[in-house]
Formats: sequence, structure tokens, C-alpha cells
Amino acid sequence: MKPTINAKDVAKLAGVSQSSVSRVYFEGAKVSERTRKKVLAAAEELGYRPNEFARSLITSRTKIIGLVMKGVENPFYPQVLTQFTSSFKKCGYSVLFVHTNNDEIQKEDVETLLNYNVAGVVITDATMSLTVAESFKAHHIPLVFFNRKLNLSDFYSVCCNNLNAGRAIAEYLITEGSTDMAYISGNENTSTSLEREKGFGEVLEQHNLSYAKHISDYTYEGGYGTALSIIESGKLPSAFFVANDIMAMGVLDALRKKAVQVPEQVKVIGFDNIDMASWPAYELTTWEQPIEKMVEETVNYLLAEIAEYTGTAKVLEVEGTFIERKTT
Amino acid sequence: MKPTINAKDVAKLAGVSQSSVSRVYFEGAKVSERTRKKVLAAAEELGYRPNEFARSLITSRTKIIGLVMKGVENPFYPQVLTQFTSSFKKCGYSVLFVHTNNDEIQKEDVETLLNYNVAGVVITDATMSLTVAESFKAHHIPLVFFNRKLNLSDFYSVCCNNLNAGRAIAEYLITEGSTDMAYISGNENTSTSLEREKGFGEVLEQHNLSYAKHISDYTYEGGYGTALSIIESGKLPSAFFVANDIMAMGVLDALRKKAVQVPEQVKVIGFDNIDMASWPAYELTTWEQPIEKMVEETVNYLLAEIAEYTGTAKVLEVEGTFIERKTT
DNA sequence: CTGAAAGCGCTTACAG
DNA sequence: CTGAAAGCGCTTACAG
Repeated sequence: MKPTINAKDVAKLAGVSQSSVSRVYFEGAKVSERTRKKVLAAAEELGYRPNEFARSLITSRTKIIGLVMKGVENPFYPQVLTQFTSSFKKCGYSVLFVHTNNDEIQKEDVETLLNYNVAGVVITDATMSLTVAESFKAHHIPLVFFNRKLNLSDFYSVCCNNLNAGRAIAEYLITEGSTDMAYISGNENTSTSLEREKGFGEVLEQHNLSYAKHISDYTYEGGYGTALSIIESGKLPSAFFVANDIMAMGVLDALRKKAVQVPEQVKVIGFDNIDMASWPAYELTTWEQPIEKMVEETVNYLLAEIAEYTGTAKVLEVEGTFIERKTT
Repeated sequence: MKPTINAKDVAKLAGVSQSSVSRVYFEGAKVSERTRKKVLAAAEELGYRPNEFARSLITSRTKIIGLVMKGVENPFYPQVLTQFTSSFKKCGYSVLFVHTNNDEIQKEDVETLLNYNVAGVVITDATMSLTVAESFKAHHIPLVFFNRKLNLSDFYSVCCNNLNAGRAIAEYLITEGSTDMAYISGNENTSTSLEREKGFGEVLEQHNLSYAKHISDYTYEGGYGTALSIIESGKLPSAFFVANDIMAMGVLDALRKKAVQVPEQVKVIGFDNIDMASWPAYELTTWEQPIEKMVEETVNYLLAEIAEYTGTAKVLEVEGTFIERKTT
């Protein structure tokens, strides 16, 4: 195996001290142009790359961000993942990927993140126990909950403004003449589903309208099954607000199966604006989550906290956009 | 900030040497049960966790696997990603996630992997230049190409047996009475698309049948557009073999749009068996890639190579399964 | 601006 | 089995 070559080797070849080599690779350190050139030439010749581990050991800082994801099966998340990865890459950070099936991030995953002394953590769609959260705080590791609000805690959280989205959707449907509507929820304990419903319900109430609520689970199968049983019960509303797109597709497929005309007999509105929403088979009216903006805000906050830890708690809500297609 | 506590602190509290603390956490090292207990108690009390960076620095080994993915937008890949993550987690490895848009993995990404001295690398759906590949070889970092064969090189590669799959699909369609068939390819330069076609074409030739070939790109939009233009040209075959499911869905939607009956007028077969293939809107007949098995083989190989580097080159092909649904 | 030296937190021969 | 000591490859005061 090619022996790993280190700063000392480069120093020798360049005829400078090891400290100087280090300075060339350490941002912010001062080196003369002359020295820099000699070092870079020698490094190039030897194929030198600074060892990240030695670096992290001495600075007790890393260029690694822990990204914890739940529910990667929703087509919304691959987008989120790639955007985070490329945003962080631009700033010189790498992504340690952690996948969890559980609603709450697990102890062993937290240990991994702590062992690698990650510079920051993004948690999408999951929550964590207070104990665990505190342990990040104790280490001054900044943390963002992405697309999830924690009720109990004082953490930074970046979401789409779900409340406003729910309101806007209600107003749109009312304007379009719907009077009996239904909400198909995601998992009941998620802040996203609750807030979308809250905004929706608020506006309906202002207009003295009520709505049926059907609890589902943010999956295609859930949307399909829920819609099917509604159709079979004979209580079809004139419009569905569905908590995410993938469920809305299930709903549309159930309606298609039962030959219910969309939007003539029933309107359907989703949430997320995933790629598939624009497919000719669906042409789903939906609410676009501004992923790019959300990711940007998350990254900015994390970088600022990495530079200087404050532990600021805040819920940052980014406004989304209504996308009208053919299901309304 | 909570000062990081190290092995020395634990040693002091436990009344043993720092070496002994280290031995407790180093697998394979010998410590008496008595010492172990004292150390673990002290560690628990202080909240000690060994520093991975110091560890990696001294052993020049890491517990990090670099996972390079291309084309995460295909619903096939989230599955692959989560399976890899959980498989590696079981063996104590963490995943450094790298996303690339380019067909060939880029220099900066390679640098990242080398800087972190990853224990092994999995590359899905992308290729790499020979230079880059050699640089992994020089460092004795084992590498697996997942779902991709490299023609030029001597690397380990884990794929579905695409050739056999193509053959089986051709045989099935012939048995079902199709005589004029079409192949809708993925990106032309990918081994997966080429081999699926090769197996397919081989069997047709044996039966003195030919097929039309339409070059597409592994995306929904590609499948949709390709099918649309075929329909409009009036040269509809009696069966389509489509190089992956997501394109096949585009094909089905195009057929639906043009009111072409499936499977009565035309049969459609996809590849991958992604979740959506079983959706009621599609019910796509397809070829299941044995992801679980493929991931397992990849992980096993990597672990073996990490334990003892041999640099074995091989193409491991795992057999898939035909899944018959309603599009044939 | 540059170099010699200390030290980050571990593992690992080497004695005992 | 255990401890003292060297050393992994860096960064960073400290002098000069």
C-alpha cells in the first residue's frame, strides 16, 4: 500500500518547516507567496492531502454534518437529500447520512453523531427525546428540525408555513364553490399535518363551514384506502384537501378506479409538489414546498451557529406557493 | 461547553491506567473483567465516548463507508440507500453520502472520500475515470460498483443478472404471442440498459424476430415522450420492454392519454419493481431487482476486503424475478 | 513570515 | 493482565 504521505514529507521536499506546510492548508493562516508555491509544488509531486482526522483531533472541529432522515420513501425526500448534500458540499462540509424508521431518533444514531463530533445536525421528519436533544446542546452542536416543529422544546426548526398554506387552500376551495370538504391527514402526531389542518379548519369556520376529517398516514396506500372507504360509504365530499402529494395520488387512483370524475365530482388538492404531481396521469393541484429556500435557511443557520454558537431557538416558516393543475 | 472528557479522565476515576481504558473500548484487546467493570462504571458516570478521530488517526482505519449515488430521483434509489445504511449500521459502519449529477464521479468527491480515509466505497449508477479508480486501488480502499459494470476495468461490481432478465422477458412475450416488440432503452452508455437489451435481442433473434429500439433516458418524462411519439407515428408494437419502471410508467400514461388499451392493444413490461409498480394506477408487470440480496453481497465483499485487502475483481450477478401484473 | 515544540486523544509494542 | 511511553498527523501559541 502506498504509504500515506504527510506534511513532514512535503516540508522536506519543499525545504520548509512542517508548520509552513500546515499553514498553506489552513485557511486564514499567513504564509508568503513564495513558501506557498514551494509547498504546493511539493505537495502536488507527492500527492499530499491533509489528514482530516488529525485536523479534527487538534481543532476538535469537523467538516461533517449529520443528516438524519425518516421516510425516505416519500419522493419528497430524495430532493431534500440531494439539495442538502450539494449545499453543504459548496461550503466544504460532508454529509454523514443516518436513516431512521422510528419516529424518534435512536440512541445509537445519536452516539454515532457524537462520536464523529459532527459540526451540526439536520433532522428531517423525525423528533427526538429531550434527553438526546440536551446532549447535543451540551456539546454545543447546532441542530435543525427540518419540516418538523417540536412542541416541547426550544430548538431551531425550518418549515413551510403550513398554517398559511392550509388557509389559502381553504379560501381557494371556498371561492371555487366547495361547501362540503374533507381533510385527509398524515400521521396524526406530526406538526405538519396538524398545522395544515388547523389553517384549513380556521378559514372554514370563519365561513361557517365544517369539514370531515379522515386520519391517514402520509403513504400512497393510506390515501388510496382512505379514499376508497369514503367512496364506498357514499359520503363523497366535493373537495379533498390531502396532507401530502403521495397520498393525494392514492386518492386520485381510488377515484379513478371508482370512476369518480375529477374535478367535476370532486376536487383534490395535495401538498409538496413532488415531481410526480405534474405527471399527466395526475396533474395534481397542490401546494409547493419551497425546498430550496428551506434548505438554504437551514444551511445558513447551521453555518452561523458553527461559526459562533448561540443556541438560538426559533421556528422559521417559509412561504410556499399554490400550484393549480387539473384536479381542481 | 461541556469539556470533552477523555480516556485519561476515565482512567483517573477508575483508578487504572489510560491504556486499560483504551483496551476496554478496543475490540479484541484483553482486559480483566474487574478492570472492565471499573472502567465502564467510571465511563458511564462521566459520559465518556472514545474519540473516533484519535482512533482513526492512530489506526489509520475508519468506520466510514463512502456511498456515492447518482440519480436519486428514481424511486429505486431511496430503497437502495436505506438498505445500505441499515446494513452498514449493523456492522458498525457509518455512511458518508455523496451525490453526483455527473455520470462520472468527480475529483472533489473523490478527494473527500480520500481525505476521510473511508474504509470502503460503493458507487451506484455512476462510473469513474481510470485515474480515480487507480487512486482508490493505490490506497487499498475497496470499491464496489453497484448496479453498474465497468467495461475497461478490473473492479468488483454487483448487478442484477440483466442479461438473463432480458432473455426471460423476451421468452415470456414470445410465449404470450407477441411478434413485433420494441425496446425502450435507458441512457445508452449504461451497462444495465445495454445488457437488458442484449439478452432480449438474443432470444428474439433465436426466434427470427426483430425489435424496434427507441433510445430514452431512464426518466418518466423520457418514457412518456418516447411512447407518445411512437403512438403518433402509428407504429405501435404489440409489446414494450422498457428498461426501467419509472419510464414504463411514463409509457403507460402516454398510452392511457391516447386511449390505447393495455394489455389488449399493447403489453408493457418494466424493470426494477419499485413500489409504484404495484399501484392500482399502473399494476405494472416488471422484473424485480433483488435489492436486498445485492446490498448484502456488496456489504459482504466490502467487509471482507476491509478485513484483508485482495483487490479481487469480479462481476457478481444476482438473479431477479419476473413479476406478472396487469400490463401483460 | 517562519520554525521548533507542545499537545489533541487515542493504540500498541514493550516490560513487568 | 497492566502501565509507562512512543507516536499517529496535524494546529497553534511562542520566539525570533
